[in-house]
Amino acid sequence: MTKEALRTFDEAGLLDTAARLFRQKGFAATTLREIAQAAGVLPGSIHYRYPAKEALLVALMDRAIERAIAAVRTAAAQSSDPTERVRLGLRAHLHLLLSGDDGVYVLLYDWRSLTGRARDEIVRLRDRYEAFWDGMLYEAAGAGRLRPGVDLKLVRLFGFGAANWVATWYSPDGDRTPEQIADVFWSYMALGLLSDDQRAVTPANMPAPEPPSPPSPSPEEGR
Amino acid sequence: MTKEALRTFDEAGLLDTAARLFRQKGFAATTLREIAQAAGVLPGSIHYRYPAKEALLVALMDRAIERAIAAVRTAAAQSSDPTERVRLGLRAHLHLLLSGDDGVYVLLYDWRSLTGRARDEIVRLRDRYEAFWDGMLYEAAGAGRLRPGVDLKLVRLFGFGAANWVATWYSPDGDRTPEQIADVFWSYMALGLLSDDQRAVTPANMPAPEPPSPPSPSPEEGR
DNA sequence: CACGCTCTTGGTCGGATGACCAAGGAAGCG
DNA sequence: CGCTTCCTTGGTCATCCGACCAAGAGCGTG
Repeated sequence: MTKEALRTFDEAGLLDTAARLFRQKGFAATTLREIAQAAGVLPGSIHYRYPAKEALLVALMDRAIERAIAAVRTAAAQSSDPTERVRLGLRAHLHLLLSGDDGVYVLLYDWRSLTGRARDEIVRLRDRYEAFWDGMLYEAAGAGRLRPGVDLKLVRLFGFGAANWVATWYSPDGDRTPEQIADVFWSYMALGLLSDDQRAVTPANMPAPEPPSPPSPSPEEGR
Repeated sequence: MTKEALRTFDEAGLLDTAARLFRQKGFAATTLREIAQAAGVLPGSIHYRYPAKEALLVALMDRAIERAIAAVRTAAAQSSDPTERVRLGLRAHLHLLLSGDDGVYVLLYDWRSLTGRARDEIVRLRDRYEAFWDGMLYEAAGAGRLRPGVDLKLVRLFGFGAANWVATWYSPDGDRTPEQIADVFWSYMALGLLSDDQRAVTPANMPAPEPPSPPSPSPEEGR
């Protein structure tokens, strides 16, 4: 019996509970007493581990982003085809977001609640995740799979937007699984919505072709 | 001088201020005293008009959604071409979201803060906006502009996601205007990302073709 | 068994919050 | 000029929050 196994305190369960409540009501509207009661511990016990409420949020987001990176990396490793890797990564991202991990949702939608250095730290982690995606897209573009002139960073941002927004409308009772949603989105994004006879006649508003730029190591400007 | 003009109280300014603060810190983390001070009134004066903090949020969201509907309707009316109408609507939506109206942002990202009947009311208004978009997409599909088998509701949801997410990363200092972003998104969505020689060989994962269904009057399931 | 360490218990504390209100203008009307 | 209506003022009030802590329980170890 190791020392680790002796810890009766369910730290993961506490974070799960907190994530669920934060998702339901938002960070600011959730009290420590609520979390403690829902998790079956006393408020003081939370304070012993996390000196402030914000630390709880950071720990929860940290865990969520590590999970996301691991899940997408594992999924993408299933194939060596650049475009297929993107599709598999998208599936994994949506599966994690929609199938139970409230932490990912909180990470995406509640990070306004962070302040100062805590925010910086999470942003840094999130940038790592985004850089990982940029790398996959860059490979696909480099392999000639993508239309010339496509802005990879915008593609990633649009894709993240559409995918992350699914969490606001997805229902487990619906008639599509997260994976199906991912595949449909991927097919729309890959092939476009216009029918073949319309593709030629429509003014594309496509920006001038530019060679795909390598994923930039610099963080997003602004934000 | 009408009675209306005599009202010295700047109700619109109050809502603007509240929207700005809600956007910055979230609804729950913003206090009535903060809003009052930033708007240059006393807390009691807010209470006179809005019996509860939530009523302020509802009023603000109500105004935002009316603005959004009006802006998109006006923009789309500039053209009678179904696909062009969609593009113009997208431009208007993004312009409103990115160029100053914090209320739209709050509407999109802070509606978890609403409870009970207040939430129902906003959802009802939001459904109207979505139905308007569904109508435009239905027209485009009916005119044969869209690939057969495209699920219009999913297209709207994906589009909303990508567009609304822009608010989380857009910076006025960036090198693209909201309109340019809208056009790029539209071109990617319309034509797809894959290069022409890849379109045929890629497994599309496209769902079986189905006739475009008319926009359903029923509200979203779930949520 | 007794020591020592980790973690829990049950409570306190200052401060802030949303809601509320009695009293007092200020403007327009008759 | 006095009345009425509308709105502001300046404050109160009960409640609740996050943070904190002294005391002690639990438990493996020596």
